[in-house]
Amino acid sequence: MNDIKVLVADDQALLRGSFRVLIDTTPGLTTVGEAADGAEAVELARRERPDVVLMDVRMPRMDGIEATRQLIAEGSPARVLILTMFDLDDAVYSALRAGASGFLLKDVPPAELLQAIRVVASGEALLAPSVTRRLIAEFARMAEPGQAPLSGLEGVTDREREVLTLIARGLSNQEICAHLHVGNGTVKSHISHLLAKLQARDRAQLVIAAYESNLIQPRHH
Amino acid sequence: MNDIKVLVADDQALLRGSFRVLIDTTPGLTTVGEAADGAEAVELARRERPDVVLMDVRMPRMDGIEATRQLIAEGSPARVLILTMFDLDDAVYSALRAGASGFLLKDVPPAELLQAIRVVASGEALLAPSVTRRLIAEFARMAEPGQAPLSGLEGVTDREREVLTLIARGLSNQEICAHLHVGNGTVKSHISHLLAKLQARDRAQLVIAAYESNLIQPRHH
DNA sequence: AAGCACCTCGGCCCTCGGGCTGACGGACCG
DNA sequence: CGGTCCGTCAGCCCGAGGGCCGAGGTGCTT
Repeated sequence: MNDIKVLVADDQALLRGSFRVLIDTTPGLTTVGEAADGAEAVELARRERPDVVLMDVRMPRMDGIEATRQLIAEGSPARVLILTMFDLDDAVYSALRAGASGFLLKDVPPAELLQAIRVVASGEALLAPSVTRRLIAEFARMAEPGQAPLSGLEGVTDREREVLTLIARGLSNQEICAHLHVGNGTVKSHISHLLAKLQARDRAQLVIAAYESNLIQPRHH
Repeated sequence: MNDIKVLVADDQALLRGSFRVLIDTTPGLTTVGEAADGAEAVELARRERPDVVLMDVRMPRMDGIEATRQLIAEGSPARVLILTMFDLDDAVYSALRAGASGFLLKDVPPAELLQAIRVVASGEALLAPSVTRRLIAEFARMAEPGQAPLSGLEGVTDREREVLTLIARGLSNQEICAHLHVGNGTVKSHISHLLAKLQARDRAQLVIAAYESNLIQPRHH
């Protein structure tokens, strides 16, 4: 097994140097370059093919978030581990959306940093505890609509809900008949009940109800 | 500073015992009880007011997720640290939505478990690296819709998109006429163009297209 | 036994929606 | 200047969709 190749991107030369020493004196890890800004980091990563990029957030010319976005977008196999002084909310979220594999504060003990490098190199991910807490909170907030599914679909029977799903997939009455192996009258009957129960006027409003009640969620292909 | 009070909930007595020994022999940590199932855990937590609950997922009578949900729902100050053999997706997501502060696999080294207890007791959060990775991926996926809006609506003109929005609100042709101060023929014309451009058969499928393209997003009232 | 809820189905009626065609004015562009 | 795109509109056609009514079968509860 080869050494894990690490690229250090930070605008402070002193900090880059200490990281480099720390990494190079550790068995199994090697630095393959230093970058003083985001643009340089992207460029170096293309050439050196590091396994892990230690990326500062605040850097001149191009910040670490944007550099991460570019690296991931161009399909680089490098894992990005973000290092920052402060764990500002938006930086965290942008970094993770940009494709970072980790997010640590710069006050981590050296041993933890080295361990973190190994973790992200292995394809897993890892966050500072305070960041984890906020991410979980955010996740729970975003996911909570999924918590109370089918709100407003109380009176609807199983069969009717089944029909509603098919309507919300865009099927015509005839197609629904075929799909459920029932007659035309049956489908119309179910739909009539749905219209009444959901206070809808036509199937278009039923589609809306299906999305708004979480019966269907957009897949955004 | 008092010891951190820990409650251990797991259906395996052997495992409970070893955790108890591990915790009680560690300065700063004390166990205040053991529960063999979720219901017992909730009950004990109410009485003993632990700082941290080590909670197994699979337990008889009531699983750890549901127990977590109940504890958090009733405003318990206890932090819940989920321990599991496998990191199944849905368990992870449900646990976090239920309010858990952490999620670790049972194969963690003892030292890490002890450290994790301290972390969650301090109000922060912490996840197993593989869990972190998936949570981040899920987070990025959920957040990206705001990233790429209106995909698939390329050929559609401004006016047509306006009509599409109204259709997706459930308006009839007549209502759209009134809303836009135009004639009936005009609306039908726009709709015909929309049907062709979006390869839809009827207004119901237009509603679907509106949701799937992010023109409309569910509000889940 | 009776009642209820649900799924099933048929028939009648009529409106709304959508297909098709064609037309006019304005804006923009070569 | 002519061409193209867009928004506006009209007329005709007809079929899917939906309202309304009734009815039989099943399974569960009272």
